[in-house]
Amino acid sequence: MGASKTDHFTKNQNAIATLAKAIAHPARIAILEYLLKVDSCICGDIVNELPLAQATVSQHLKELKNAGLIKGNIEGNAICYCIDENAVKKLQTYFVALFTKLEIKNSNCC
Amino acid sequence: MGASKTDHFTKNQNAIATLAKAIAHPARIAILEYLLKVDSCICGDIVNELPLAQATVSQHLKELKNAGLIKGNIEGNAICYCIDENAVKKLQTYFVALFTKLEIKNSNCC
DNA sequence: AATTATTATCGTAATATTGCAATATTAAAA
DNA sequence: TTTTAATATTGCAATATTACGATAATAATT
Repeated sequence: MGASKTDHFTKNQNAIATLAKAIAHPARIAILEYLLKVDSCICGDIVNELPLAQATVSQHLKELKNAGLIKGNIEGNAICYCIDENAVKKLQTYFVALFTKLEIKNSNCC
Repeated sequence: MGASKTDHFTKNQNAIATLAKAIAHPARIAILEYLLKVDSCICGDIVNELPLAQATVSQHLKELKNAGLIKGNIEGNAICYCIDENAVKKLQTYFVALFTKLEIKNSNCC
């Protein structure tokens, strides 16, 4: 047992959940915010910014990349990570839709 | 070790991550959507709607309640769950802020 | 008071996540 | 080609999540 039964839910429900999971860690939020703060897309010094070991940061970057939120380009002997705007728009679409639904309903109970 | 080092990140980063985590499971998305679909706030039949055992659903409801996204009122010998609009607004605020930041930046790289 | 219906909690097993040290990979620089 | 720098992967330990059966708690009904 354990492990979520993704096949019992809709594609949309799984998609939102997966995207939410990708940003469900402060380190990954910090990475996204850092990529925004620095004006151009910055390479490896993400590691220096975070209070985590290089291996751990690399893992978080991988998860963000898997979720499609960031992309990495090889640039010299470093890798340039930056936010993937199209993917972020998709993320936004899901959430805005959810929020809209949440707002429409004026609680007539509780 | 393991377990996330929440104390090394900002309150805001942890807050977003925690809220994201609350909706980072398809069952919890399904619960929120169901609470929206039914017109008034409906009690226990959430269990019947989901492909999960009663104990499991109860756990997910607890997590949503802990995150403040839903609230439960005792109503007869059942409990009436419904979406907590104020909390949802807070959630929305965090995410909209994040999305806005993400949009402002026009990728001049990668 | 005993029964019934509804929800919560406990105990436990399976799996996933987090984190880091050590090591591998990759490509520029010497 | 060896060295150096940057990033990824592996292996492992600690912790968290997910799920469910069994049981407890709660409150209406009989």
